[in-house]
Amino acid sequence: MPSYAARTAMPLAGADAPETAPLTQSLAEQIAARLSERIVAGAYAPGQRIMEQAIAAEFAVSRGPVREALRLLEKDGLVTILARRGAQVTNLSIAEVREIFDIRAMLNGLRDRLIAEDPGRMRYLPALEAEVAKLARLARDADRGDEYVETVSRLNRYLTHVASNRRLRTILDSLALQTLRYSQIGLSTPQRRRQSIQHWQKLVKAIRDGDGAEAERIARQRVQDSRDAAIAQLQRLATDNKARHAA
Amino acid sequence: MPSYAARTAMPLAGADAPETAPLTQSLAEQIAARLSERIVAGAYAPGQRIMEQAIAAEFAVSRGPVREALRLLEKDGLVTILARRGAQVTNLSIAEVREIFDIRAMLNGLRDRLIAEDPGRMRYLPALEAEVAKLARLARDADRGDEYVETVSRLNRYLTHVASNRRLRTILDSLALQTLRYSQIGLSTPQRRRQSIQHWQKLVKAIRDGDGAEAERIARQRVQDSRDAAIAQLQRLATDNKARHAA
DNA sequence: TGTTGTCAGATTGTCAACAATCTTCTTGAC
DNA sequence: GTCAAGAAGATTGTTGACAATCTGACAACA
Repeated sequence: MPSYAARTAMPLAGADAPETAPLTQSLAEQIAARLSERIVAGAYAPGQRIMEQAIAAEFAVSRGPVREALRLLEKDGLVTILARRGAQVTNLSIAEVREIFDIRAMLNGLRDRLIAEDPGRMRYLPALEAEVAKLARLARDADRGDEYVETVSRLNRYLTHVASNRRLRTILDSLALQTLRYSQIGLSTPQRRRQSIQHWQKLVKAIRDGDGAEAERIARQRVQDSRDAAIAQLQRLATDNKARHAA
Repeated sequence: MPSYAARTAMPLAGADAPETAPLTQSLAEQIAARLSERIVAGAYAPGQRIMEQAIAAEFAVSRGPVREALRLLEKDGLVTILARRGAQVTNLSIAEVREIFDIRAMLNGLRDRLIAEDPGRMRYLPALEAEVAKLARLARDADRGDEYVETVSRLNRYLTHVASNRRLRTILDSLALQTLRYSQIGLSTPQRRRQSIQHWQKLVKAIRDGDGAEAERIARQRVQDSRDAAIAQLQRLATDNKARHAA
C-alpha cells in the first residue's frame, strides 16, 4: 500500500506490521490518496493534465500540498511530471504495460520463494489455504467473477504483506497499483479462472512443502499469464480504436 | 540514473536515450543531486538528520526546493522522511541490504534476459565484448582493483541503459545507488575478481548466443555472490562494533 | 527515585504572492 | 491556404512569513 493510502488492517489473519503508522495524515497525503482513487478508477483519462491550481481550489488548500501530492503520485507512476509543464495522468503504452508485468513476474517470484523458504510460514498457511478454498468454490460459479477477482487481489496483497520487508512491498504495491486496470483481464472468463485456481493450489502446496524454487516458478508463470491476457486485450482495443478512427 | 542527476552521455558506444532531457534543472533537482553525492560518499552519517532550514541556508534558497529535494531523495531510498520529524539519512539494516540485493538479483536477471532475447542486440555486443576484454586485463593485475570496480560499474550502467525501458531502469538505478557502498565488497580481492570475470565472460557469450535463460541465470548468480560478500562483511563489522562497544 | 506536567525553542506544515516560463491565439506575410 | 512571429493568458517555480507540532529540559508530585 502506498504511504499516502489510509492504512487499513489486513483482511486475512496474521500478525500486523509493526510499522510507524502516522496518526494524522498531512494534507498532501490526503490529497494524494483521493487523486489516486480517481486515477485508478478511471475518473481522469490517461494523458489528462492535472493542474495544481484547480486541485487546490477543489480541496480548498494552497498549491503547496497539492504540489507535494503530485510528487507522491509520480513516485507510484500514476502521474508523470514534466518540468514546467506540470503533471498528467500517466498513459502507459502497451510496451510499458508489458514491462511492468515482467517486473511483477520476477518480484512476485521472489516474494513467493521467500515465503516458501520462511521457517515461520506455518503461521499464515491456514489463512492462505482457507482463501484458496474459497477461490475454488468461486471458480465453479461462472457468475461470481467479480468476487473471484476481489479475492485474488486480497490474496495477493496478503502475500505481499507477510512476505516481504518494506522495500519489496513498496515496489510491488506500486506496480500493482499501476496495472490494477489490467490485472483482472486474465480472470475474465470462467475458463481462465479455472486455470488460475490451479496455479493458486499448486502455489500453496509449494509453500507448505517449503519448495522455494517451485513457488517462484508458479508465481512467475501466473503473472506472465495475466500479462499475456492483458496485452492481447490491449492490442484488440488498439486495433478497434484505429478502425473506428479510420471510419 | 535518478532524474535529479545531471545527465551524462553513456561512456560506452550506443544510441543515446531519446528522452525528454530537461535543459535546465530545477533548484530542487540540483540540491537533490548535491545531497545525493554527499550521502553516497558518506559525508552524512546514516541516521543523521537533515534539516530543511540548514540546507536552505547553505544553498541560499528558500525551504521549498529543499523540501522537494528531500522528497526526491526519499524516492531513491537515500533518506527516510517521518511525519513532522523531517528527513534523516537512511540507515539500512543488514536484512534490508540483503533484501535490496535480492531484488537486484531478480531484476538484473530480467534485464540481461531481455538483452539476450533482443533481436537488435548485435548493435551493442562489440562494445560489451571490448569492455569485458578490458576487465580480463584488469583482473590479471592485483593492483588495479579500483579500475576493475569502476569498469564493472560502468558496464552495469550500460547494460541497464540499453536493455530496459524507463521503468526497469528507474528501479535498477535507484537500487544500485542505495547499495553502492556495498557492491564493491564482492570485488575486493584478486581472487574474487577472477571469479567475477568468468561471470562476465559467460554472460556476454549467453547474450551473443541469444540464450535468455542462461543470461538470466548468470546475472542472478553474480548479484547473489556480491550480496553474500557484502553481508558477510557487514556482519563482521557489526560484531566488531559490538566487541568494541563492550570493551 | 521515578513519573508526570509544563514550558520554551526548534522544526515541519501550510499559505499567499511574485517571478519565470510555457501555451495558445491572433496577426501578418508569402 | 500555410507558416512564422509576437503578445496575452495560463501555469509552474520560488519565496518569506505564519501556524501547528514535536523535542528536550526542568520542576512538581507521588
